[in-house]
Amino acid sequence: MMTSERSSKALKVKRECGENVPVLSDSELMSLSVRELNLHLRGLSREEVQKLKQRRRTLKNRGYAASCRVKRVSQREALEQQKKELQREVERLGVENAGMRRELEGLGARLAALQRFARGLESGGGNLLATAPRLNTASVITIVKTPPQAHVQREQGGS
Amino acid sequence: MMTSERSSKALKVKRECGENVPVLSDSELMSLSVRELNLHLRGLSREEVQKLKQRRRTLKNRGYAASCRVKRVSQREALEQQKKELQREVERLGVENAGMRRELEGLGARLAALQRFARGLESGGGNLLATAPRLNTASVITIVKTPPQAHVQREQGGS
DNA sequence: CTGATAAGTAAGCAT
DNA sequence: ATGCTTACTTATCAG
Repeated sequence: MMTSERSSKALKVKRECGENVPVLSDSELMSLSVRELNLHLRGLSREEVQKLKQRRRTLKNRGYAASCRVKRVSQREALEQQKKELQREVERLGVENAGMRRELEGLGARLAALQRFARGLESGGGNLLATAPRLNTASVITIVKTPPQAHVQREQGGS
Repeated sequence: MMTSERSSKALKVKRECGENVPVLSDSELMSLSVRELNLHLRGLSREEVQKLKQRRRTLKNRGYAASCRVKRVSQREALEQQKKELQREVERLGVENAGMRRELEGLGARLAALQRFARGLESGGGNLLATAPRLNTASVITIVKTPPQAHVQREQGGS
């Protein structure tokens, strides 16, 4: 609609002055520098110069508006991307966290058992060793010898 | 600028028909239902009816565009808010994680020491107890009795 | 028709 | 003058 309007006007301008160029009818008008533009402004009335400059401004504005919209969309997408990455990070940390919590519980239980054993050992006095039942000694050895529960898989995968 | 234009037109319409109402000059035009609008359309030329309806549509569109912009901003702010919350969550989990990692290292060291002790105990045979140096026994008791390292401060702040 | 949205236009701000 | 952003208008599209 506006395009056709502009085209007709371009034709009109063309007949007014017998120049070689099509009087910058199309939107290439917005891509020359001011100096280059002035070369095409020779022999035009004040009003028409103003009109041309205004059209140039309008064309440029059209481009600015478009970039603005593109930028807005890019920023929104970037935000969404960052959000997704953070969600993944939270998930990862949560899993790692749960694993370590489980490990801590396991180690805590083993240490508590040893603590119970040691308390018995301690209360028996210095030479309790002879009187301590052989069973307790065996059990603490069992607890202690339990492998360190596949000591985590974080960072480096040990041999 | 457009407001003044509309105002002048409203005056013109007013003089054309001697109705009681100010011919809906202002933007209250956009807030009546179609039925209510028709009551104000009595005795107007087809063209003026069309013009009024078009203005109504334009006014409504103005509102739609405004809501659209507001919505866009709200959504952007919501995204940013969610991002901030996720960042905080990541930070929190990271700290908790580091704490647990430290705890695990501490417990691991204590268990390793006990394991070393137990291995000596084991290699001595069944009645090693009499021959085991009193020093080892004391040291394992010390290790075992070390308090469980302020067993974390996560979730509930214990008394 | 109503509401929402993309694109274009103009005004305003900042450089 | 140039570029960006906002508000408004218009053209479309979906419901």
